[in-house]
Amino acid sequence: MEDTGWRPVKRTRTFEDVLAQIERRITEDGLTVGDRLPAERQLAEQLGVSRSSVREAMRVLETLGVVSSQVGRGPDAGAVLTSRPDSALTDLLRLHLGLATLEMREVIDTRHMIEQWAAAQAAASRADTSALAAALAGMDAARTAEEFVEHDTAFHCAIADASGNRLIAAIMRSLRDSMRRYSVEAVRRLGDTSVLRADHVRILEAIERGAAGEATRAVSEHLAHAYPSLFAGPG
Amino acid sequence: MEDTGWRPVKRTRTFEDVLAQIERRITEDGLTVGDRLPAERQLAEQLGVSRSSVREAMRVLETLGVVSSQVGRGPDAGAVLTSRPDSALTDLLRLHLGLATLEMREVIDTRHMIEQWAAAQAAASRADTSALAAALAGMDAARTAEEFVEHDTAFHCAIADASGNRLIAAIMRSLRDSMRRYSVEAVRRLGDTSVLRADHVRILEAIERGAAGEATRAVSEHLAHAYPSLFAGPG
DNA sequence: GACCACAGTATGGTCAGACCATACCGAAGC
DNA sequence: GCTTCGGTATGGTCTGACCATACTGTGGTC
Repeated sequence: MEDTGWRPVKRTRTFEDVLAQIERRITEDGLTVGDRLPAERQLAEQLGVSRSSVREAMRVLETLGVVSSQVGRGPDAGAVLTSRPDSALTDLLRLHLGLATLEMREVIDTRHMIEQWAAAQAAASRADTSALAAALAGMDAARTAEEFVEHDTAFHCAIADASGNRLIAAIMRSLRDSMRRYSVEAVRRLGDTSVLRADHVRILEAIERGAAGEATRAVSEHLAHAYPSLFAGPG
Repeated sequence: MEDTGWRPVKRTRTFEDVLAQIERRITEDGLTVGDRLPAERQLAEQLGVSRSSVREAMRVLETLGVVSSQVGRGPDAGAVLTSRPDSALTDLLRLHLGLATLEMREVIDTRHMIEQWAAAQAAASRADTSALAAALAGMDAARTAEEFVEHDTAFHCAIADASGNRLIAAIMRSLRDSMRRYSVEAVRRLGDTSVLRADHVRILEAIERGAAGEATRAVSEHLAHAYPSLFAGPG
């Protein structure tokens, strides 16, 4: 069984070729968010492929949160370049959680890591904290666990936003989306949310004071309070 | 302009419906990696939709790294459930970097965060370090910057693997993929890689000793050595 | 001149049916 | 037992058609 030096020819499906050409146009022509791609029929003709292949490429781009298609006519119709990495990441996580390729534990650990980092960054850069305060007020006014989690999510995503890193913020948002149901259950089990409130205030104040280390610690302890089962367990 | 309580009906495209049904089957029937989905024609008939719609749904699932399609006949043909979140994340990052929605700085900061965390986890759990040692040997034998970066990537991904968190590991792999070209350039600019080697040895030893704090510090300083422009710059 | 109703049209969404290349399966022949 | 070769199920692609949508422009009305 000698190595002949031959390698299998990479099979390129038509829609992958279309994809590659669109991507090339994006990078080379410097297309940016808001720009429109040619209409499907037009693109198909220009590339010499069928409309089906163009459509399959569009589905991929849409899945990755790079384009958004609108029917009808006019300036807003057609395929427009967008930037929605959040929903793509959310879909990714949800499906892989469903496939049992990922476990909730891994998602929460990742969230823990991100949130500590983001809180420290936000504190260090003295970021704007008005969104945090608004979310805090929303939690105080919440009447159900779902509502509470809604504003809690806003609070924690605002921390990620405040870090100034859009990639981190997008990952954070999709992580929270994936664990929404889990979080609601955790809040219900907890019953009393006053401990969480105190934690939130502590985090907010640490960020406002610019105390990065304290912000990190506060986040860590907050997560231990919110998900005690994951931190106290034997494993 | 009063709120009538009416909300626009969410337009559901056929392929989205197909997608939802497939996802439901995955979660409810407990389908897992290696299981096969029905053939496209069969699925189309069962769902009462056209094959095009089924195919568009397949493209989405394939993009998200959940299924893999093989032509031909036999046990391996057709749409098989897989788990490749890495390539999906890589595509996501590459496209959004191309769209200038993300900057390399954000990618590298994210990598910095992940790697510190992963090194600490690996040290704390006394993870197996044989992959790290192998990558180190590979770097020593490398004759070009590309080869060096290849094994360097393997080294750093092995740290993420050693953390035991598959989500973190997948993110790490896609981050490295996205910055490959950037890394090669950085190594070329650096010229001498002996500093990097010393850093790697220090990281490896810290993990082997179970010294989490030292591992974190070692990673941090290593990144400062590898990308001096991002850490010394004026802001 | 301002406004409104309506036909025209470009867009994505969907469908049906055909053909191709691939790769396994199995029977026929050696 | 082995090889050969046709059968067949699979995804990949193409064509052409029709639908729903939503803007555009025209022409009429006041």
